[in-house]
Amino acid sequence: MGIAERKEREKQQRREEIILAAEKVFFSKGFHLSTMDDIAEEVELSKGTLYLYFKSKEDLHMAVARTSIRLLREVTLKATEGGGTALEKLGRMGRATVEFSRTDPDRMRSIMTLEEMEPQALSITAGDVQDLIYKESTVGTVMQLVELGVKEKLIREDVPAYLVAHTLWMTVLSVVRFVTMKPGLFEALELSQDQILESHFELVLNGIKS
Amino acid sequence: MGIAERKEREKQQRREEIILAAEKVFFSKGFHLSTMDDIAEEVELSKGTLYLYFKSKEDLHMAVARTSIRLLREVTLKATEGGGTALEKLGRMGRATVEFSRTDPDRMRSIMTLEEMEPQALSITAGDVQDLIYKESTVGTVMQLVELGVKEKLIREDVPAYLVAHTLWMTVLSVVRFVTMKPGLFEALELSQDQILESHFELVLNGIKS
DNA sequence: TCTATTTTATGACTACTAGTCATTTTATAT
DNA sequence: ATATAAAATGACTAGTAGTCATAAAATAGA
Repeated sequence: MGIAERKEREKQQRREEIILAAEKVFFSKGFHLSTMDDIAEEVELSKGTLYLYFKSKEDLHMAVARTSIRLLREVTLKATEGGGTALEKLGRMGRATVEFSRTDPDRMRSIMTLEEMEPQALSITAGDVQDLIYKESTVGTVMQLVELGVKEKLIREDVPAYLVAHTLWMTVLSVVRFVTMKPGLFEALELSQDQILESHFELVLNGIKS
Repeated sequence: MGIAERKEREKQQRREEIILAAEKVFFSKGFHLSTMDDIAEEVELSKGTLYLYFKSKEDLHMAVARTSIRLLREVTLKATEGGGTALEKLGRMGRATVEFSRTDPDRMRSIMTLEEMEPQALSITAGDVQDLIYKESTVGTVMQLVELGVKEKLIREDVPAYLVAHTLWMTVLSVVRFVTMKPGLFEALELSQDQILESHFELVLNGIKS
């Protein structure tokens, strides 16, 4: 009835409020330096209340990161719209990922922080992982584009498409992770992030060409 | 004089004892689940003593990981000995890295854990980073092999060798990191680690071919 | 409107652990 | 044997995730 529905709506709204507050705190201080007290203060609730809605600090961060993953998926899907070969679309997806990181580094950092977390700290099932990777992430789209590229005779077919797709996804994710999480490394080694990214795309796309 | 030298030797020996004990604990429980009390118990010293030799838990782990990096460097350098083109040697380096991870996953995990650590938790300078990457790691060797490959006309020269080398290093490191740190991901996605690794090497080496 | 029950929220408390430091023990110098 | 320096100790502090007994607010029913 109406009251139960309203209460459920309010519960979801409260949950969203907590996620938004957490996002603010995590984005400004990073996951490790943020405390549940910080977040409680930001959302103006007691710390105990956070644990009514989330299992743990990691669980709350994961909710924040999933929002980020959804947004990243949106911009990379949008980048594949319009004309061009599968290879070109894959290139555009990669660059859209980089641009996403450049324009919203804190958001990308939240995705990478989730990526770095130990699975047992997250207490998620194999099914959860599959959903996250195949439905919320961009692997599925990469897979489709690789299959299309094989059909277009532009992408090599001697390596199974699903292996190519996963390898692509892992390497792009990783170089973006270096750029996002280790700017100091680039400074220390006197490397240009842009050049490394371009070099990476060039070599990886060249590597899958037929 | 003799006494001062003996005391210095004993100090270094004590330091090595602590590192070995830490290695045992970190390898069996992982960095995050290990406590300084665990390590103190293993080495049969008081916790306060650990802080006479190391700045922090992360500092101690770094000492453990540096030993691992040195061993990895040794086996990958050995893999480049003997005949073959620069490309073949690069391939052998990559496979030696994978084999190292397979035969001593805890050791590789210690390297990857260091890699994932936030630089400010480690309080190391840019010079330290340069030393670690260029003198203790394998980037230097990769750089030389890429330059040799360009001379052999087997590796493309339109992308500067140092960018190729760093890109190679980052991508190999990253796929090995997935394999080392996220076995659950492979299970969840029903992927073969070996196939992903072979696919990765195939595509990346193909990508740098002239 | 009042009372009982359910739901939501609270914040003091517990448990844990990195790191510290006043004190003790051991080694060295005189 | 005594004074001093070096090495070691482990109780303690500080911080924080997570808990839970209790309170407050909302709802149901008479």
